[in-house]
Amino acid sequence: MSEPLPPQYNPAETERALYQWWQARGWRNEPTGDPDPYVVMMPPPNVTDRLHMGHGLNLTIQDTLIRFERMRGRAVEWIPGTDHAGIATQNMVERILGKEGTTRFDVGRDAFVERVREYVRDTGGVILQQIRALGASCDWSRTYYTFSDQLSRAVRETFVAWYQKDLIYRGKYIINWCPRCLTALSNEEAEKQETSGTIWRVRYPLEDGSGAIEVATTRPETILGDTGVGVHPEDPRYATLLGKRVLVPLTGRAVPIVADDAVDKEFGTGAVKLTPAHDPLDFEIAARTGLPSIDVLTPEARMAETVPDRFQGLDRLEARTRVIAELAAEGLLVKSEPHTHAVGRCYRCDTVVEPRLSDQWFVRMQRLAEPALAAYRNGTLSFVPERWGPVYDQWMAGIRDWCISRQIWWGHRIPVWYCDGCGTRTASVTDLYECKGCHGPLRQDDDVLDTWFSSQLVPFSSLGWPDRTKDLARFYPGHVLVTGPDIIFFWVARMVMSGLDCMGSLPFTTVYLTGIVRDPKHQKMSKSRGNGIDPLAVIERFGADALRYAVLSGAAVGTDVILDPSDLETSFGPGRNFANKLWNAGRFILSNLDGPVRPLAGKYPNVVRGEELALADRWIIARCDAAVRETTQAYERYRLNEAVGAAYRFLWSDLADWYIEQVKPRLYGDQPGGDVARAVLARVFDVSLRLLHPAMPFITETLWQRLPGHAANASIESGPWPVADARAADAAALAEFGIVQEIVGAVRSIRAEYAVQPGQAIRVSITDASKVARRAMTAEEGTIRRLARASALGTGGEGHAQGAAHAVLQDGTTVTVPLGDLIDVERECARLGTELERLTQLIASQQTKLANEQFTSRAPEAIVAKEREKLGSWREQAETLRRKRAQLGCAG
RNA sequence: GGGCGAAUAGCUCAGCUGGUCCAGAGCGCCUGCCUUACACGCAGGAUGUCGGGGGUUCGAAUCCCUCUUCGCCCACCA
Repeated sequence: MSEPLPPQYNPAETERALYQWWQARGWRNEPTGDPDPYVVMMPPPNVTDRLHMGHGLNLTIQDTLIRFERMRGRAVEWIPGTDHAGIATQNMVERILGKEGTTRFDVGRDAFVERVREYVRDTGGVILQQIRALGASCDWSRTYYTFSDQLSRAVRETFVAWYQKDLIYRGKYIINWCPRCLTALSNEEAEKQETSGTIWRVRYPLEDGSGAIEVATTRPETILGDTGVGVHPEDPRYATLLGKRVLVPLTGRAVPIVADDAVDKEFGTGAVKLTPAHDPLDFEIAARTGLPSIDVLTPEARMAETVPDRFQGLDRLEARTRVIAELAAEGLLVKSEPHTHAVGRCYRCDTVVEPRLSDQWFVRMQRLAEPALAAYRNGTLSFVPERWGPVYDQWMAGIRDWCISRQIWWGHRIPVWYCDGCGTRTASVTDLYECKGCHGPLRQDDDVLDTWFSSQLVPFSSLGWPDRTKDLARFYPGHVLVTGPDIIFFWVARMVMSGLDCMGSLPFTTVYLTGIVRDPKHQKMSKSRGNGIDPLAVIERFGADALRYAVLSGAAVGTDVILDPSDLETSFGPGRNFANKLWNAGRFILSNLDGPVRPLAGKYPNVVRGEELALADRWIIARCDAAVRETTQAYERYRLNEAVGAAYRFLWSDLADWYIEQVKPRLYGDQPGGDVARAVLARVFDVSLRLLHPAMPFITETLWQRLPGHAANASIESGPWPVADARAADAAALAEFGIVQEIVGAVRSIRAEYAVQPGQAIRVSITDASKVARRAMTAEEGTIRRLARASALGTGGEGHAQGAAHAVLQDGTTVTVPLGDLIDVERECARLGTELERLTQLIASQQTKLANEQFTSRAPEAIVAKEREKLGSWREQAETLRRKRAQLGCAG
């Protein structure tokens, strides 16, 4: 019915076309009639991003969850989008301008913004294309962009609403300034890094010449901006100095010694130099004590005109060296010592940020945070894994105001207009041109908003908010948010707050935090470290399914995923191999389904009735049902690695290694049961493909398409998902076929041990067979013989004791393989002896355990019974071993 | 300075609510096989004081304490 399949699966050949087919056909995304669609918002990559492994992990997890829910018949909606990424994107275009020998300032604001727009038009969206390569089944018809007209409207709407509610204010505070990006940053954007540096002790002479006071600093250049020295009000050392003045070194400026509780008596000398323009604590103290502030830095972090001539224009670090030298020359440098402290760095360019006094816009967070914190504390918002909850809690509880203005040009311009004529200020959703009061011209604020201001609105702005659209009604709120823990504060927390404020409800109820992709040295993968893996290269070489398998099987809930960039084979080979295993199992099964497959009676998926089922059939059906149960539960609990593992083991270990092997003669020969075997194969393979489809969509769809019996243009992705069925449970079949496996294993072991030629047939005798073993032998004699390569399988063991190898199964059933001259009696004695010894020890400790009244009285009934049973079976095994050894005439 | 996480086979990791999943997988390693679905495979095999030390318990890789070593996050000690 179909052309022969090649023995190796070639993903490159099929994936792209398959994705197109899916798209053309349309995901079953449209939530028709489902009052509770499963909605997932894709974290928007930056427009200029290219796919990296972090995306690979994140998108795979989302797509797997989405496909699982979709197959279960739930309406799903997975919305993709991109982020205009203010600073990051602007930086890229500025770099290009740099190569052209110009700057954004040369080009001018409007032209520059146009230039970025063009750049984004050309290169942006590449990642959206690349996401397809992973197989992501998202709803492309609703793709959003955080800088589109629609989302810009939402941004303004939110800004104005918050401005009017007094949640947004403008003020002069110490912010983190990036001298490279030339903009203010939020606290979250200034990444604190432990850095080893130096701390200097400097002497400030008292103005009246009566002595000096020593202070410590890690940034000596800021001395030039000192406007005071602070001490603790109750510090006896300085009580008499309060109110006196000191001379700031190198400037000759006389500044007061002030008292403030915030000064730590224990640290250093207990006196602190105060530079209100460049330190948050100093700023606060200055505000309380009325000290002025002197800004000594230019935006580029060079020394400003406020410092003595000889320092002006120097870079902050040059200035530092110079200041130290001069202090030393003047004898004011007391000492310097190594010191490690946290230094902030720009999260976009890694430049050391400078705390700097400046006029910025802030969001007052307290009121927004309260309900967001409550949502977590009362359990309506939960984290997977749970341990991230406290992280969120701690941040929310200690929340600080959010600096949202950026002195860059690429982004949502702050919707505030100033009238220079009458000095008024107006926030407005629409552009304003004329002052209502004095009818003078208006000027819009120069700054743009933090890019996260627009990202935080995505759960509803992407659905049409502030309009009350149909989409908004159907898709808000969503369910699970899948993202990395590194953006809990940037994004997750803020979506929660804005969602609660703007929409009145949580944007999602579960936050699934993925791990981070690292290399074997546990270093985060990044381009800058050069330890990245290009997912597209992996997809090309191993296939998207192999990539997905690798990240899923490596991603237990909340653990990092380790991949080795220098050994792609080890990282992605197993996934490819598994796909190939599936391919070949499929090839085998399909090639045997040529004729019409008589559909099995019974309810989907597993139960077969009214057929003559072989033991192996009952066994695989029971195993299949267990796999369905296990896989489903694992997916439901976000344990994707376990879900994939369960399906993997069923397909490979049960179906391929045993069932397919068992079934071969029934298919090839004229032996009975061929039809049943075909039907069972078709069914359990169909189930396997379904179980694996969320994780490995391409290969499963490719094979499923070739299975007979489904409607034209049907896709596996539409489900249904296999349902576990209690009627498939078959403990007897599991036990009996288990014995078959044990016998075959025992014989194979013996063959290997005694180096029996692979082609040489041997005879196998079973003695002391348990009831279960006898049934197993009757039912699957042919299977045992074939897989063990036994010419005969008998139940008498007479006369074989000498010159035979033995194995005793758990239930005491003994497998005897007469090998004549091949047997070395001593060796066989030793083999059995070792086994016996192990058992004897087990029995001894088991007896102790069961003799312990503490155990028998306190442990649950069932456990005790189980333990008794174990002891019994071990005794039986040991007994048989002893008898065998006696027959062999073993010593001891 | 706080908080969190991790330490299990040579490597990368599973092991969920303490009791057979006599501690598992993949990769690597050793032995033998191109057995007509698959050498991206098949069969067999070796390797673990479950980081150290204490404790709780009838019973601990699993719970508690402590130590050691890594990693991460938060923090206005200049």
